[in-house]
Amino acid sequence: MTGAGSDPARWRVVGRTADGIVLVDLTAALTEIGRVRVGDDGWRAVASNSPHGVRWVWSDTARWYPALLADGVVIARAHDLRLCHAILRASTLVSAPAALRAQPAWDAPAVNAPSTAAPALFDLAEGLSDAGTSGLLGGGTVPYAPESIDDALSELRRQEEALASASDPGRLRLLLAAESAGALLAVELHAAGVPWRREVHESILETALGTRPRNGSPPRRVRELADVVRAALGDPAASLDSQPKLLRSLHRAGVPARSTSRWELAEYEHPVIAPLLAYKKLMRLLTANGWSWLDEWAADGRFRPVYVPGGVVTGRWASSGGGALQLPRQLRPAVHADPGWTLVVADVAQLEPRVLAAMAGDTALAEAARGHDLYDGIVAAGTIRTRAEAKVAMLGAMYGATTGDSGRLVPVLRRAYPRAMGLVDAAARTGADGGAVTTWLGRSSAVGDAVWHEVQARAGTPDASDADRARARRSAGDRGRFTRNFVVQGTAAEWALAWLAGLRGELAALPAVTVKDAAQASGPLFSRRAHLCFFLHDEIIVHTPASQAEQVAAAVRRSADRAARLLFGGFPIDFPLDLRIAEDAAKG
DNA sequence: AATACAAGCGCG
DNA sequence: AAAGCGCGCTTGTATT
Repeated sequence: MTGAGSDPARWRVVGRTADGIVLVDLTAALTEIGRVRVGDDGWRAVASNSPHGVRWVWSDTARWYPALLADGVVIARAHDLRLCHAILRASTLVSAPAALRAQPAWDAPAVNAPSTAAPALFDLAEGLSDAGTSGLLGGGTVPYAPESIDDALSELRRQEEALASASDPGRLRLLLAAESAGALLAVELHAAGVPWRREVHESILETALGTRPRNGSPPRRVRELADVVRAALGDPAASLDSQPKLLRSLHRAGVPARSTSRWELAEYEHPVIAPLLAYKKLMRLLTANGWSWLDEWAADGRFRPVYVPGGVVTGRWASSGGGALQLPRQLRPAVHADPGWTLVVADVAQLEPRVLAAMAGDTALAEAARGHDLYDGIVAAGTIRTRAEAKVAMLGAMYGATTGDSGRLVPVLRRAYPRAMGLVDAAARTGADGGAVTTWLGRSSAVGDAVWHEVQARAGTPDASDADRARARRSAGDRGRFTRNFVVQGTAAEWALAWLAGLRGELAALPAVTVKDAAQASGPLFSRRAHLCFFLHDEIIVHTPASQAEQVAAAVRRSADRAARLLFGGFPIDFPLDLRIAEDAAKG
């Protein structure tokens, strides 16, 4: 920890338990530090003493950490009870989960999650929905995880007991630590923000759309294209923004498209197609990432999406607000380092198939993955002729494709890499039977819910109709594709969390720089040292003083290697990075 | 008037 | 060429 409040002696310690847990009054500590108050009652946090230093145990990182961070307090290690509860209560590695499952109050969704969040589904399936989530189902107020220190302590005990019952507690402990580190980082990423150049964004918009209209009318290029499209349709009044109306106009003009999606329209030869596709592209840019987006999300020179750790059932992060997961490539040049600073942009090449090779212990696939490009490796091994085919085949294997080019090539992979393909095929069978599957470190999917089982049961009765049987087959297939992908996507998310957590620690150890290089827009906390500023599944951006770029790049690579060893020990699998040091995040 | 849903497209 | 996983967001339309 660093910062004014980092010395545990300055926090008001209110008690100690026999096993080294220190009870801390977080509210008092904040009052002591100054301005920020997160609440007026009760005890908020416990700190567990370990040989590695203090690990904060609290109900919900998203609930408590922003205020601390705003006060300059950086927490090094944490245990997020809400996130860890979600993992442990469902993990098939835990043999005694009953005590955790009897605590639905801890199933509260993330503070920033939308009110229709997934946990409601989970609770219904388990038959445990009650006061803790009923408000959620009714679209009412979003409940918080319990906040009293007594609640936190008893939940911590339950989680320790669940861990003690686990068949492989080491993996789960690693997952819980990584998940909690991710929760800290998510708050820090929001606070730091992605350095954003307004003038670059504006110039992209003006080049594509024309100058910003004053009154909310469409910009010039959009109007011009709309005129061209209407002329080609022979319909001066055609509505281009309503799917059903546009479809009817297309039919009248002799384009028998069934939908107005881009890939289908591209099939037809007609003068309206090219301008219409161009129009749709411009409208997308305008509505999703136009001037209003810029004003709302990046006005102060930083783009601050809200990250939601554990927001996806597989363990990936979700986001809420700003569309962090959809930052279009077109706008990447607007991601631009401050003066005197630079960006280190890195992503993992083919993370998911590499993870699959390691999980399955598939040395043939791991061999193809050695070096840089896994798909080239598959071609070099003589398995499949072209890189493009190798890619669609591998994606098809991990997503459950059954038709088209992709489905046709999957059997080829099955022969060449029986262990890797056997793992995803087995996961698909488990899912299609209604079962739960589990990632490498122990995050499990839900089992099929009551509705799902009902559909399957109906198809087996003597009076079942063809429609009943088709419905059951389809829902079994849907579930199989979900669990097939779950094990791979979820383990990839674990690898990424381990990468992030390690890198976060390494960056904290780098020396701060002199104030004249300060990145002003991030505020004092992130203005003097290298920090992560963006994360998206398998990609990171570090904003760093230019003088430390090489050190940061080395740390990024080292963290990736350490994540590989942490998860997969000595199994020979590479995780090569595409890494560049640049002023902006534009690709290539 | 408020809310739910589908279509479409952006990202991995 | 357009199937097969996971998301979030905007728009228009249907529902209440």
